[in-house]
Amino acid sequence: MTSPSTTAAPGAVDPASPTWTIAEVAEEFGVTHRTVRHYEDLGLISPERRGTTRVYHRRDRTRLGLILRGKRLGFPLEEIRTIIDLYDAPRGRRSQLEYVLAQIDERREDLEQRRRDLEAALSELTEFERRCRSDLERMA
Amino acid sequence: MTSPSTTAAPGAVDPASPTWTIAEVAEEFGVTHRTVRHYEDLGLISPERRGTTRVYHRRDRTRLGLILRGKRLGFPLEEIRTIIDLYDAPRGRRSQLEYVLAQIDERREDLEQRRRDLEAALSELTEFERRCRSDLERMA
DNA sequence: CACGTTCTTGACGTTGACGTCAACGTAAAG
DNA sequence: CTTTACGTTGACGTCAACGTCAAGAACGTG
Repeated sequence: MTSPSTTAAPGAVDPASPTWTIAEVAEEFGVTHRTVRHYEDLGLISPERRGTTRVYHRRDRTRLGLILRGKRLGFPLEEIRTIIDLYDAPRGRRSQLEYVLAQIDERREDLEQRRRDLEAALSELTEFERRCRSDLERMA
Repeated sequence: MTSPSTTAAPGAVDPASPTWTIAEVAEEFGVTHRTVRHYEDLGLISPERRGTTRVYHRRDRTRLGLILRGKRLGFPLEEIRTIIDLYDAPRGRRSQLEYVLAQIDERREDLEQRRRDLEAALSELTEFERRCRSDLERMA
């Protein structure tokens, strides 16, 4: 159901690496094809074109996974784009590498703020549950 | 600057508990008064009215804090409302308490999924930084 | 080769979360 | 007593993130 397309056709470019159609990746990640196309419009993924048809490689699936995780974490798509582009950014020159390292630091700050918020929310929830359970006990 | 209004006027209802104006709470939480009013429109906060003017109590500030944390965690406002309402929900009857406990469990599931996503993102980022630093070393 | 399935590109609609006026009330200050 | 600062209610605008048609093109199958 989520197995790659049988791309053994004459026009196959690299038979070693599997490819997927838009319907397959959408199905697999639980989104609509419209969503996948929207991410492409925003430049978050750029599948190969065989003629006019989109052909998705492992790289695209990886990026789609990162996008959806970013969404679950509440990041806007524009920000997600800069984040995953970071992973593919050129790091040839020292200046580029240092820029990337600086970006990484910003990202970490943000993620750790979120973690603090998350921990706080979870511990408040746990404390609230404790109170509820003690209430329940007193009622029995 | 964020100190409560001096509500020692003749019309003071309870001089023991401090109150704030909309400008004060907005300032304090770093949002606009429009945002605060929007949250009221959606029923996330319901400040007292003295005449036509809104008067904010500690309870409202607490809720506003929860709202903004929920936003930082990427929850939609409607969902945030059900969450913070949960904390104020009546728990008099056993059935109500059990409902609340069930809701708590759903919440926890959600938050823990987010935590997993967050941990994954952070460890990938750390691994990526390690690779970058090793690249940098080889260039020196 | 007709046919249904899957793909494509627009283009407009919708929902959430506010921003941004306009037009007006009110209360302390000069 | 007018000014000025802050408050109020609409109502419309905007931006992100898609949903939802419409109208074709391409492709395997009977």
